[in-house]
Amino acid sequence: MENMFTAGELAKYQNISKQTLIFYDKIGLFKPSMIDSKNGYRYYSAEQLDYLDTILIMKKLGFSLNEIKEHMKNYTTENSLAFFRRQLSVIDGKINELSMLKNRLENRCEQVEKALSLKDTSPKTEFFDGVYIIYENIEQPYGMREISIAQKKCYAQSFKENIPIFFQSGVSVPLERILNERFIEASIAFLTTDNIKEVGNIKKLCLGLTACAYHVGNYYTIGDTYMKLLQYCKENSLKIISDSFEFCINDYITSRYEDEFITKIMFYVEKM
Amino acid sequence: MENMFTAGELAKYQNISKQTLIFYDKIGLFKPSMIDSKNGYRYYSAEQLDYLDTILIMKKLGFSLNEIKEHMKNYTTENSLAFFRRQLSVIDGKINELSMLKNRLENRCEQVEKALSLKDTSPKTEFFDGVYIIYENIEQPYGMREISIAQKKCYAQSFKENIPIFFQSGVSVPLERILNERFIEASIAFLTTDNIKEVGNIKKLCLGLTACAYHVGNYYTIGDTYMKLLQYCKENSLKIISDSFEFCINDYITSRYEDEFITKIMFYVEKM
DNA sequence: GACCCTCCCCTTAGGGGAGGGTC
DNA sequence: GACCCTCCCCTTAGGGGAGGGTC
Repeated sequence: MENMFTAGELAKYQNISKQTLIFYDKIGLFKPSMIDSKNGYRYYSAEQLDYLDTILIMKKLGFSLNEIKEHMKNYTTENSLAFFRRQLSVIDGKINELSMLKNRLENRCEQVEKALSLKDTSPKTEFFDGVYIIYENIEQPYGMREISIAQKKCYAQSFKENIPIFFQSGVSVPLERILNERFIEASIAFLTTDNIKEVGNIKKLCLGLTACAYHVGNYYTIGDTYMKLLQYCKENSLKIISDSFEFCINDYITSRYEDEFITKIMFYVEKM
Repeated sequence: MENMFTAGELAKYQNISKQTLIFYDKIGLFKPSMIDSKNGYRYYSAEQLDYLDTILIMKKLGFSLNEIKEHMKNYTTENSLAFFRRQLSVIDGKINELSMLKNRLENRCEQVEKALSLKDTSPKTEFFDGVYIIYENIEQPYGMREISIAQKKCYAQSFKENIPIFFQSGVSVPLERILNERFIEASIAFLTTDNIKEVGNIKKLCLGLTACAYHVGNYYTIGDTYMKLLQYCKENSLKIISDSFEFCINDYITSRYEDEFITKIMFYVEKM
């Protein structure tokens, strides 16, 4: 047994567990050069070390055991290069995905922080910077269920077409319905998105002067806040020139308590 | 059953599979609001949609089902924020790891490409740019087994201390042994690393004038190439002023065929 | 005919034993 | 006493059926 390693010894040298060696043996990835037929002990030779090294390095480089096994059946300098290059683009893809995720999470965190620090929820005028949205029409009877379905379509599209969204949703309610106190019968559901081209059902909510207010709590009572906002516009001689736009500032994604929900309501206005 | 969705309907709206809903039911993450006791059919209400949405968005944000389940037992705006912030640093860690991996793979690819395009393997002089190495002494009797063990220690340390290595290994053989034709009795094993501080067993191989040659094929015949290099130095009045340094340019990591292996041999020299 | 249900087996890369023999 | 072996169960997030009942 000179120059031979037992499973335990080899595991110690390579900083892996004995289980790993037993497992590699079982799946035929790396077999001991000799097995004692009397007691089943595994013995590995020094010449096998390079092969095991290669396996472990491949693993560090992000390959699966199956890929490694296939590749190592007959690997040459040339096909190793192709193998590595392919892995490089896989890694690039993963980095991109994670960066996008990071972006979304950061955006959401900022939004939530903004919500937490929101003190004054009463109506005011504000110059709106504009934002791109991906939207879907809501079908009759314009209930919660239809809103939900339209929203889902936005999500589905954004994932299919890789449109960078931030999980901030919103709706638009026609002014006429608001004035008739049909506050929750939205006509359009949307998701805000990163700046991209206006195309198909992606468009920009323009910059401009707006009157806005924040509704805190259950969505079904949003009419109260609308009434305040309409009153504010009247008192300040502001002419409403658009449908309303509602943005979820804080919603069921970050809290299970409705009294923590915050919805921003916004109209484009003109000074009379 | 008005306003209720069957498992299949809900799955279609949410772009998930029916299996997923059945699975979420089983693990208690998301249960139907009603189950028909006669036939076991699952029925979901419209009000449940938000909850499912939240789960699916959390999943997109990179949380595990267990994390989601725990978190959603009682989530508020405040603890959601903390939850998200924690996830952000997890994502940062992953991006860092992948970037490091990418770096290593790219480095290796460049090396292999260099090896493939190598035409002239004969001795020449070269101005060496210097490189940082992490090294370990090789123990007696300086055989392959001892080299391997020293190398393993380098790997182990680099992983433990997060030292950026590129899976390029090498050894140093004392000049005196070379002159005595003990070509493969190396005294030091090392890994090249990214520029970092010289500390402990990390040092820099300085820049300077060198004589070098490439050995192609089995390592045990490296003496042939050494002889050529010594001859070259003699003919060109170059005085060897260091031990030899060998770098694996192409090795068992990228090829299983020894005749594809390439080892670069290098001595620091002075013009006489 | 299309849809629903409950099993049940399968996937990755091992980890963690239990129970029993061996250097 | 320390080391080795062979089972065997467990983990993530479902996918893919088979076999049988239901709108």
